[in-house]
Amino acid sequence: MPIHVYSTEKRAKEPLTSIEPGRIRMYVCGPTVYDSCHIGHARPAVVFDTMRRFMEYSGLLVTFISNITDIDDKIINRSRELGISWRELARRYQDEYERDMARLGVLSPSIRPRASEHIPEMIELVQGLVENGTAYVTPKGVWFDVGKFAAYGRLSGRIADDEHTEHRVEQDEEKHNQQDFALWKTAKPGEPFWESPWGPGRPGWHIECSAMSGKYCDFQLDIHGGGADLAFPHHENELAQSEAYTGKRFVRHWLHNGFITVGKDGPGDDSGEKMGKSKGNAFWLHDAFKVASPAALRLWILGTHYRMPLLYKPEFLTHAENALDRIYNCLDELRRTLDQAKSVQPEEGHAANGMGEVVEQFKTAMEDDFNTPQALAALYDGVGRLNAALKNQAPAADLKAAANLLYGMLGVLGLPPERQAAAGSGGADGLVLLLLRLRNEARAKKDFATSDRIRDGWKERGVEINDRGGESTWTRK
RNA sequence: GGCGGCGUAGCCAAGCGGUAAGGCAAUGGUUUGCAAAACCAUCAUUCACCAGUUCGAUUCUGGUCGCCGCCUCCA
Repeated sequence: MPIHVYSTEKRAKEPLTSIEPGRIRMYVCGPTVYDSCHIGHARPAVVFDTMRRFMEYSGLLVTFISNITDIDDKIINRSRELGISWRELARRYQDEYERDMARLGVLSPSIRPRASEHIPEMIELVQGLVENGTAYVTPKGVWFDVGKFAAYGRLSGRIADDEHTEHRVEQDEEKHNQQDFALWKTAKPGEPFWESPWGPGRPGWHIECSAMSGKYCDFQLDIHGGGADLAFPHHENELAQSEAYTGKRFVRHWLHNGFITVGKDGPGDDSGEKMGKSKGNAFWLHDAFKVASPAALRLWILGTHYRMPLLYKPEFLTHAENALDRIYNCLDELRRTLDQAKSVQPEEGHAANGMGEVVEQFKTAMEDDFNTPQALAALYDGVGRLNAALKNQAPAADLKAAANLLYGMLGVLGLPPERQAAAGSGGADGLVLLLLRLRNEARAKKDFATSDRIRDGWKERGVEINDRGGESTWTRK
């Protein structure tokens, strides 16, 4: 069964195809770096990263491009507020974004182009559109004429000349159609600018993604992703510009993720509204990391299909944390068992307890438009089977073969193979190990008062001690 | 006004024509010095509501109610 994806343009699932067999060229709109990220920004990063991981797991070669918008109105305004240059501001928040994403286990893109480093490509593209007649110049800049592109509205299903648009879109008597959008903006005094055939100015927002995907993928993408709010007008405009310029199909599959929402009256309320900085309901990622492990955040996001709305409530992170524990308890036990066994080669065994079937279910789920909730069900099934195999003292080689399959699934989901990495905390603590030894001496003498006191004491400090037969283990919670 | 989406157990969430996956929580049992973990078992006659199509609908069609998003920057 080939991978199927839901196309926003077709409003239906379709088989994933690519220009070049075995290779996927994928572009995902990245952030405008003018402030910190909230968990809403984490969703596209995590879900498209997971898609990429699964495609690579399936043997496809993926070129994953995700841009940084480092020049636009918001950045200019914010840098003025802070009294620093736009370059400095953009650099600061790009660094923060990259750190946050790395913590979430989001792989670095193959290419991470910055808008400000592709101005010549954008000018060339705009020039081409002016020359072929789909763009025109006014004192305010260069505009794309939507009336010259017959397929305008193909992606979003939106019809031009909507009377409601006129009240919302910036009015300008020199524009041919109210929906015409800026390709190039003439610089106002004091604004950053680049020289161009139309005088000093800067690019419009939509043109950058076209220019960069044009440069790195020859204006032909297999997958273009982003948040649902980008479908219109951003992606509709990108499509129009790119196809008007090349005459070739720009994108085969448009994929959009749903929003993270928050209760209107705070996290306790059930009727969610879209999270956003301007709504004042943003839950910043750097705050999220204080209350939840990166892996739990990731598991929570993947617990809902990427196109569905995702309501945020603090307790959901706790649920994810508990579910994660179930996975890592199994992995810990497995590691302990395998450490005691003589060196075994996974090839010597066949995956214990039908783990092979579990992986097939996992793949089937992922192939169906990246159905991560269903894939997770397969993963938990695998955990249960492995636990049973452990309990039944299955041969080490079989356990190892099964474990490798489980690790493969975890890798697709971007969940770390070890608890410590998932929690983002450090390794063994000498003090814990010392007290663990003293406690075991007490237990050997049946001095349970002392042993319980040590266990309770550590529990208060976030370290959980568990006895497994004669030995004891600890985990940081 | 136009376009689109959502409503499944206490909570989260898949399924989308053949009789309700999974997770969290809960309960009973096995195990344990006691716990924890693990294992076994229990946990929706029912999928917002009302009609219709069908041998059969949570899944398709029409309508009603409730919630949300896009149409302006937005993940």
